[in-house]
Amino acid sequence: MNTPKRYLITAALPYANGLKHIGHLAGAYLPADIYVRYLKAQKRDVVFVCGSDEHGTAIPIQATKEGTTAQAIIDKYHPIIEQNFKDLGIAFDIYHRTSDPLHHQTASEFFKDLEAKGDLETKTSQQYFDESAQTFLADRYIKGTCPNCGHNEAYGDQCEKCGKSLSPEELINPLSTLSGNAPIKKETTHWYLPLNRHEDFLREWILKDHASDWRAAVVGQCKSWIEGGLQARAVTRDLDWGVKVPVAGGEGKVLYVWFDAPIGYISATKQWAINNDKDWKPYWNDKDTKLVHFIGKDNIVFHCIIFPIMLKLHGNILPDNVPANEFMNLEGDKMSTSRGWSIEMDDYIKKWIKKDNGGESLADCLRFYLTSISPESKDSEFTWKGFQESVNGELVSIFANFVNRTWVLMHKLTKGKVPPIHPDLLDEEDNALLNTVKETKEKVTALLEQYKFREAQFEVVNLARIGNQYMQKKEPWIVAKQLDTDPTAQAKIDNCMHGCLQLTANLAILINPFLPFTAKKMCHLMKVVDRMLDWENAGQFNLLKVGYSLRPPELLFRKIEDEEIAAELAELKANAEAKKATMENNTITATQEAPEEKGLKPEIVFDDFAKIDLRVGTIIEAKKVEKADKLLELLVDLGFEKRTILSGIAMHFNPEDIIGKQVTIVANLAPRKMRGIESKGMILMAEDAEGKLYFVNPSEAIAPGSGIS
RNA sequence: GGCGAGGUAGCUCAGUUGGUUAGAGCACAGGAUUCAUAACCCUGAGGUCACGAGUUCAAAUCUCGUUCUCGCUACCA
Repeated sequence: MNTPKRYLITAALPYANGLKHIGHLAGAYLPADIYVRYLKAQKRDVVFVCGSDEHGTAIPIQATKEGTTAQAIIDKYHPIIEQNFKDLGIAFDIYHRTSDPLHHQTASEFFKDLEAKGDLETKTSQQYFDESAQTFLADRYIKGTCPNCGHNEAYGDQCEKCGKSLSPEELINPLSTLSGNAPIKKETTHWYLPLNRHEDFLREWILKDHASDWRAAVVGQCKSWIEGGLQARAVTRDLDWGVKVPVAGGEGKVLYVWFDAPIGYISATKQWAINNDKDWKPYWNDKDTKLVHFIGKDNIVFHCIIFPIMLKLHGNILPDNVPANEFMNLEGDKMSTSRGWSIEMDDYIKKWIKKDNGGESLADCLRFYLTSISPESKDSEFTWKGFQESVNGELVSIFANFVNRTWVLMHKLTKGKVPPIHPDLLDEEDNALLNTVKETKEKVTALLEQYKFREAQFEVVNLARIGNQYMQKKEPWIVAKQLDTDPTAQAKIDNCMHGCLQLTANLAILINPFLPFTAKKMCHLMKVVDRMLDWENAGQFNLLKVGYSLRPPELLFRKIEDEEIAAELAELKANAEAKKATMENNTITATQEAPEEKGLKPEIVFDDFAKIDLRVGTIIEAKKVEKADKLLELLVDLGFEKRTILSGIAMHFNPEDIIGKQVTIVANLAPRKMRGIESKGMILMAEDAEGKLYFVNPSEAIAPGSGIS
């Protein structure tokens, strides 16, 4: 494999609507940072970009809710998130933001370029519109009852209570969050990116070229999308928060956030180039650049399908790999900020790092544990007990303990100096140690190149373990007792301590990408400059000069106490309880307010009503629609004809139980195909507070086809 | 419902193209030791590789079916 000329590494842009938790950290930022630190130690030309994603509908919505502005929200969270990353040692070369004019300009030009080349399509469709506010409603501007869990505050794109993703059409009693009124449907025109045009390219590029070097889950997810038939995807939205659509007809529209956000990687690179007096273009245009996106699995489709298509159309390079991580759960449940079941980076920093008994070493403790359970091939689980065991049992007992006993012995037995080597007394153990160091370097290097961070870190710790074994075999503290009787005793001690010291220097180099604060502290102990940490120095046994005096011992980490763990667990549970109580309160309030708030749809005139042809019908056949959970296919007798009507009531009724029932039919509703079957009409149903459905029918059976008015 | 990923020791995970007795760390048990943050070191126990069938001289690995977990996605005119 030949070495790329330069690297561009991206980590998913965090959404600037709140704090980010350690699941995010473990998913994208930490592995990206490890990779970048490794590349930089290799002296490669690398730029590490990230920044806040500040557009989309969630942010203005939140602003309305909190009685503030969208700008205020992003101005609040952007610096906090940026600082959180710094405190945890995530060393971006640039942490930009998509609200920056440079980004607006970049995204704008990107869109114009694609538009001019004819790579986009326009389409007109019906969307919810708020008449009183005179504006189209993006998904998140519509609220209603969740069809899944009955939560009253579900958004048009997702229910925050049960987590189910929704479309505005699914909501029961949709309401505009702007005016509280029921929205109407209105025509609007948007630009679309026709993904379907690029199917052949994607098949070739992902399913063939990257079938073996990308992670299985990533290729699998892409395959699923490609095989499922790619659709044109809307690039613009009716909204006023975001990058304005820069072409005629785009008034009142902005770029859809999924289109604008990844371009943020490019604008961030531009800003970095400006700050550092460099040229950004080769990083996005030169084939010799290796582009790697670090993301969580929820982002696969954007980074593997959509953004690459955009990049290809725009003439940029494509990602070389997209090492997406699975999810990290917490104490037996999914992490979720809204449910209070998460550990925010900000909280961890305040509680562990910025405390009297904390400090930077506690940042490395978190980095260490997160990497050791990194969800590289399947979902993993963070537990506080696991955190404690990992830190105390491996980081402290194996790694730090080796360094500490080396330092203590060196001060006791070799006067605090690097002792000389006595070649005539070197034995197999000494040679084996040197070989192991070289082997470990090779292993760690190979693993890092393959994005296997968990295993790579394990190998480094294992090297420290081997150091402990080496010392145990040599027993310099025993040899020290024979100084009077054995004339070679001091030489034996010298050789052992020399080996342990050189091993420590190697450990510092190898652990540096994972635990940068620790590596730095080790340099301090060894009285060497950071340059010693260059990767090329690993595998060498002359890093510390003979006769050089080193600093007194100093502990690299402190242990994590049982009480601290218990306190965290208690707090986590209390947090979740509190959030749950708030949620339930909201639900109750919403239900109570319902009569006034969502009572009636806007008034209509008689003529509107008269357009609807209501008829009595009798169900004569009913069966479940295959491959659909909710649909029943009904044959309804309307007297003058028999019709096929589909109804989404399969969860409520058995087909055999409803045959013979009389129902009310909207007989002149435009036909609609669902699951390949055409439905000609609609059956009216009443729904009670629990969501139970009832047929609406005449009090006594009457002739099918009778009109209702 | 469709698709994708996963189910291996109490826990967290490895297992390359099917090939002796299925590995590692933690936790556990026993031993040894004291330079070290009661740390280290040695030894040990612990598995019907989710379940069922099939292909094969040989299956954790390949095929089919079942089941559970996670993710994406479809259906409520």
